[in-house]
Amino acid sequence: MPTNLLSGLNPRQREAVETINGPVLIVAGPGSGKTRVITHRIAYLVETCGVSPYRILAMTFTNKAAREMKERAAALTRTRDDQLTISTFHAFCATVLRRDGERLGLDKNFAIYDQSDQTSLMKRAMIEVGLDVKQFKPANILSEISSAKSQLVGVEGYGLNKTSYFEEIVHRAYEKYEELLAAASAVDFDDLLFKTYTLFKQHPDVMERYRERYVHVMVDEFQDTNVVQYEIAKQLTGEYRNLCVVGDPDQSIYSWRNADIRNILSFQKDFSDAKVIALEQNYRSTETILEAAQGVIASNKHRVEKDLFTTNGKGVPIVVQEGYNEQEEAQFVVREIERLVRKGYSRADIAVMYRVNAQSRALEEACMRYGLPYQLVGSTRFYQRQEIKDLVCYLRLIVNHSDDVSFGRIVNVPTRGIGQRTVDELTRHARDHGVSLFDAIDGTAETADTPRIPAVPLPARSIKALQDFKALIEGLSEQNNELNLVEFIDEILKRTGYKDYIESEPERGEERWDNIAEFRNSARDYLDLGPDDALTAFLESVSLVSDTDNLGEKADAVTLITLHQAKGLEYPVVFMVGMEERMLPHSRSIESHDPADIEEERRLCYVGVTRAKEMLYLLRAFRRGFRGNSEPSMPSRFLADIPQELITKPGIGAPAKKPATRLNDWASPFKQTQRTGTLAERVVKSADATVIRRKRSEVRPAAASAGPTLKTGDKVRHKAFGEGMVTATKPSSGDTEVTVAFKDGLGIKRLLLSFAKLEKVE
DNA sequence: CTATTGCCGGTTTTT
DNA sequence: CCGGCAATAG
Repeated sequence: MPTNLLSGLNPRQREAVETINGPVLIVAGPGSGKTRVITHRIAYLVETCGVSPYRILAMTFTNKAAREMKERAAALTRTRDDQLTISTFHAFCATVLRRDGERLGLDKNFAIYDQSDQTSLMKRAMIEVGLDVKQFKPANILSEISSAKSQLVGVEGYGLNKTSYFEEIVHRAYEKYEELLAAASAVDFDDLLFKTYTLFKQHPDVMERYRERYVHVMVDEFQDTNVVQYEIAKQLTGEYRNLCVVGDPDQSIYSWRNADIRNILSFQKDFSDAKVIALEQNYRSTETILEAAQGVIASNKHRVEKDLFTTNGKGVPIVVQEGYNEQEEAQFVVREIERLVRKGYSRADIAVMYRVNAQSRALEEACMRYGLPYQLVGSTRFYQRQEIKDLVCYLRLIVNHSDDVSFGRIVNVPTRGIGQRTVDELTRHARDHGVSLFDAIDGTAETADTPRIPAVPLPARSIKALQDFKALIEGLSEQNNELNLVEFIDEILKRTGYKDYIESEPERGEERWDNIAEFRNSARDYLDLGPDDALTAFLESVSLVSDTDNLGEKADAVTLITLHQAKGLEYPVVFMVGMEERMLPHSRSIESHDPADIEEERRLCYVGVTRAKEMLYLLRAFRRGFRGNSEPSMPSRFLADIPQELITKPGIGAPAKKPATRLNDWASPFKQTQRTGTLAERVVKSADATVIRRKRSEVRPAAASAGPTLKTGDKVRHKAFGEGMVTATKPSSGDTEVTVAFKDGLGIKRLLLSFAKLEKVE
């Protein structure tokens, strides 16, 4: 409750919470309690200053961050969390556009196109303006357009400033792309922002409404905002000038997604009276880890110096280990994890991070081999899965018949005799008559507002197939009002034949059906709303939700995750693999010869290092496999920036040649990792997770009982068995169980420390 | 129209 | 080496 809102905060944090009037820039180092500050600031505004929660707006980048912030802020106040507006930029803008987008001529039921939708549309745009899809990759053109939109450059503006042939090409594609988007009543992600900006700019009365409502505006992860986002924040801030931005320039790793660190400079220029508050006390990591992180980041030229400190104590040294190749690297990681788990760590405490998704492969293989349960984060995103995407497209087309991209995707899924030829002809016909694909199908013509058009010049059987499809979608549209969302999804699955289509699939049918079941299940959250609203809200959440948002924290499994995705997370134990030149920093950023690119790689490394709370392992392979062949690699330059005294000598844990820790080979009681078809995605079924997480403080330090203090790697002598090496220690009911690999083929014995009289050998 | 083979291309991806 | 998609055969 509201008491003591300031009591648990350090002086800087307190200042950040109490400074509620005027512009504020909070530079928040990693683990400095940033979320705590924001949530307390919100609570302070509500409880102490009497600001209505209705007047507070906080913008984040991920839904997960928004959700957490909302929950925590609401918990600190008497506020119901739905009174606060805490949302992602994109979700907020989508809401604005649903409500007021009509002023820009935007249909209420506009679809939101993701990357793959955009690519389909761009291909079509390029074909229509006669551009060779081979010569200019749609993805490149799209990224150029995205960059333009992110910097408030619309088609017209882009057309005025062309200075190269490529820009000329892009401009042509851009124009057609915009035209097709409008025709489909669709917007892309960048449009959500750009159109909101434009709406506010062109319709000050609309902007004024939002301005009046939101007296206090906060922006999280400010270092990752792009220009439009910053501009929108400013638009909303208005006269009150109560804009509080929080970020860490050293953690800016999304410049390639048009994030613009210059926003921080702009902020200081635009609000020269801004109060700047630095949060430098780190509550997350050991001193060792924090120093290593500072060592890494210090070499960046362009940065705001921070003096991070912690009172967490030195902790254990950082382990730097080299494997011969990525298999050995992965093997080391997995064995070391097993050792840590035996010492009392929970698998959920451990994450393995890498630069590129391809690196997860060797790790997954090692995990499977050793029976180590793992959770791979987002290599194939849930909503990108074919079956989910198909279903979403059905829903989108039902809501918005103009949505040509959705139409194109599902018109023949399951196959209903509408092939490429037919679709091409229909497309041409639609374009010639200026209507959507859906409306170009002549026939039932229920669409009052579109003039009847001549029949598509196609064989009767093709026309019949198209008309049947159209009737199917129209029939479903009518049923939307009669059924609740879940029933409606079932109806779609049934009537479109999608259910049978999936079930008849021999290989992945079952898994795909499970995905659909999960999707259907998530629709249950929207049952309270009326059919129309439910569907719109559901589709919106589907478009704007990412995988990491639902990252399971409960699973008793090790997390495999990219460095980018790891931002904002923390783990007691972190392994960073691939600490090599050309991996981190990535070859692309080396070859670009742009120092800024290397600086971003360095920040990425810094992000990885600062995820670790207690232990950090940095791994590299001497040779790394690359597209079939393996090449020698050099240690990452970032390794050299970590002070030597923070690093242990290599060789900790189980040396690769020793068979002692092979106990679990193929024989794990956990059957939790399962291979699921060709997609590189494993699902952790954690139902049988029997390992109860113990309070770590009770367990560690591990060797606490009678007898000598032993740790892995120690040599010992036993009266009967002779000499051997400790491969594992594990606390067991007031004693310590030591696993020792004895020499001379005597094998591996597990001994209780208090019983077996083991002598430590130097 | 659908199924199969061959070829190109392969960082990161908060929304 | 592996996956996605485009040309080509069935």
